[in-house]
Amino acid sequence: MDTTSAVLQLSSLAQEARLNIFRRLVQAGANGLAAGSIGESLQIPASTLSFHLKELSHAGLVNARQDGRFVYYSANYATMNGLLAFLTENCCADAAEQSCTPKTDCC
Amino acid sequence: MDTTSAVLQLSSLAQEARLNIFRRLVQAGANGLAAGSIGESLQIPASTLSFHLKELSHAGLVNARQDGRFVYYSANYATMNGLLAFLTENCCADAAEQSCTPKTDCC
DNA sequence: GCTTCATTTCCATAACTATGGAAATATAGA
DNA sequence: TCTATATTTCCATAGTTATGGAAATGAAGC
Repeated sequence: MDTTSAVLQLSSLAQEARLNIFRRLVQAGANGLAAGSIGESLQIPASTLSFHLKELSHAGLVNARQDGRFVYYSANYATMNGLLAFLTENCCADAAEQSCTPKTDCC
Repeated sequence: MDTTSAVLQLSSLAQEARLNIFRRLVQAGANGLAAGSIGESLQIPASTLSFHLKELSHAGLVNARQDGRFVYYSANYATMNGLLAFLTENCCADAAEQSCTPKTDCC
């Protein structure tokens, strides 16, 4: 992963509304949630929500799937794992002997 | 960790210059680097660098230590690990059965 | 084709963030 | 104290991001 992608993905998550949306989608699992249902549960107006979903989608952190009149959004675990791997390497590389132990196992 | 801290830490890293600074400090290890030496190696003007270091420091991702006329900055591994743990939980919680396996072991 | 409902785009506005030169501050040594 | 060097603060400017209402688009059923 290049730093440009990492920055894009980090910026996507570095915003309260978007981080909440992403967490909600992770909870929801592979089927995801319709846009309207995200907006309802997080109390975000449709146009604002659409803006944030586009950001997340552009960063590759969520996938969109149209189903009739609904658009289902779901978390893209591969991208998230790629980001975690990047951060882990940037945290730990050349610093193995430092106090650099994870608080939890990854997954 | 609360989402407010996570957002603050993510925002700090979600910027090309700051991500590079942080990577540089991780490479440098526990002794860290003087501000001027970071600026020189990354070609960042002093005032801009100072601004970014303050952001990272405010998020708790770097520590500052004054030594004579120099200020040594170093990566705060504990904060970074906390962030990784938060993201890992938010990536994997309630989704154990999804295709959510890390690309590498954490550290 | 008309209606209904879901979502996105458009747009103006407000708020925040990044940049870097110049001046200020701080420290060490002569 | 004077000087040199390191870093930060101040400040103006430019650029980016977030917000949400109104209008537009799209999809399904009658």
